[in-house]
Amino acid sequence: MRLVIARCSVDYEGRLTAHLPLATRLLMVKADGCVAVHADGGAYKPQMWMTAPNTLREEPGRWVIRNPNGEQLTITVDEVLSDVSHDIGVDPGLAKDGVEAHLQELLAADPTRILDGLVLVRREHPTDIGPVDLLCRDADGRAVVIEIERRGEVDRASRERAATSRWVAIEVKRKAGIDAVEQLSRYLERINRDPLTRPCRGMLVATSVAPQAVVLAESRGIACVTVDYDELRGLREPSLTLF
Amino acid sequence: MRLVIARCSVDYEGRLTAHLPLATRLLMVKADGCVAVHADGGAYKPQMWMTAPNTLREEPGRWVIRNPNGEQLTITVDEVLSDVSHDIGVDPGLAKDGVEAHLQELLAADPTRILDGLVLVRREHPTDIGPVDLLCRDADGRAVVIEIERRGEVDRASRERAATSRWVAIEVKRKAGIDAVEQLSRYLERINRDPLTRPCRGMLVATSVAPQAVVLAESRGIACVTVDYDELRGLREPSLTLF
DNA sequence: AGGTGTATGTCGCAT
DNA sequence: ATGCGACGTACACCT
Repeated sequence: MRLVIARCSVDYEGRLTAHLPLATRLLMVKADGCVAVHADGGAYKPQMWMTAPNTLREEPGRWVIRNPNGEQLTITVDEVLSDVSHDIGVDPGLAKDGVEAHLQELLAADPTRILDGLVLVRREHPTDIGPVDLLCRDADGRAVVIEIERRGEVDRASRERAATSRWVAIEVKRKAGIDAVEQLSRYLERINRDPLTRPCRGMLVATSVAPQAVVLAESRGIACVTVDYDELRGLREPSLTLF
Repeated sequence: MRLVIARCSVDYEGRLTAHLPLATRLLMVKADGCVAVHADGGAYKPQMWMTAPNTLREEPGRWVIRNPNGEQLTITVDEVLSDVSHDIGVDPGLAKDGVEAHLQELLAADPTRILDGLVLVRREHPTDIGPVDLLCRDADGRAVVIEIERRGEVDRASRERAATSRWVAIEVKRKAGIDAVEQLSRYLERINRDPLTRPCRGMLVATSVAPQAVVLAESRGIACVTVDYDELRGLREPSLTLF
């Protein structure tokens, strides 16, 4: 990794046009070739950057970085105050816990956390516009899980069961906003066109839901449920919600 | 700005839990207090970070950074290879051209670029779920809501020019996707509840529109119009589109 | 403080 | 390659 402190002005031309007047900044060149121009503030995002792959041409007083998409970063270097390189080596990588996938796993393992009597039919149930997180059936009707054959015929009995049973499409989010409601609405529209899964209602499950999203959801007949992640993981006793 | 090269392991606890095993990395502390942990690759994004405001407590062999939301970054420092600080000062700031606001300005100044006879009623027309880019009336006096979408993408032609010529003229496409259609649909739903603006149709204006977005838009009676940014700015003569 | 929309978003996964 | 959704998205703007 190369770290240069320099007085410079910078220009970007590509998806938009941008200009940085002359000032002192940090120029960071990583081993993969990506370049970032940092001011001494403004969070972790650089003021300008060029991701790899790119080509850096270093002339006296000017760096020109180009990428295969025709974007270009031009750094006009007025004065170099420091220029050091460090041998860092590859990174072992990042481990994460608590992302949406884990929440979905936990809820798939026990859908009654969402609604009493709920039975999981399928995770990542595919529709022609993308997979819906969970497809379940509620407590009403016979507790027969219908396997949906995407190829071939479904027998008459299953078709009738499907037509009379109530399906629930569940979308799981950590923090749900309006876009989550939109996403679920799109899926519902599709699922309700399929005679096998019609009629189907939707539920939005999240660790928190934005108030406006609740309004939009309820206006579309979509129920919102909040769950506690620690509680789901068994790190905490279920809260005794009385109301 | 303080730049530390160190062998360290890092842990984040907050919105999720994450862990970085022991390795050599760059620790960047900016004047505003934000901290970033960079590997020598993987684009400009740090592997972990803590934005300002926060408090950094530096103990021997351990940095603990906390923010007011209760999130915590713990850097266990095994060995410091370099530790330098630079006085950089405030930055004069970044100037951008070609963002959505500019496209909106140009179209507001002359809505006939979108549709013949179109008259602007109001920019950023407020609804109870957010502002609509442009509210117009068509030649027949009916209301039209316009959603302007920009999403950067450099087109193929400039890519080829960039590859073959020394001088690079960049043409920028601004592409609308399904989310733009959803956004406009939401606004339309609201506006068509208001007797003053009903009936109202929608138009999606962008320098380009994704095929799926066109399909979804047309299925909802939303017309898609593409415009040329350079043409709007007057940098190019209107193309004589014959069809 | 909280919600909404923009971003050169970036990134990863599936088609 | 492209579409699509997640992200500790960050960030500005507005209420």
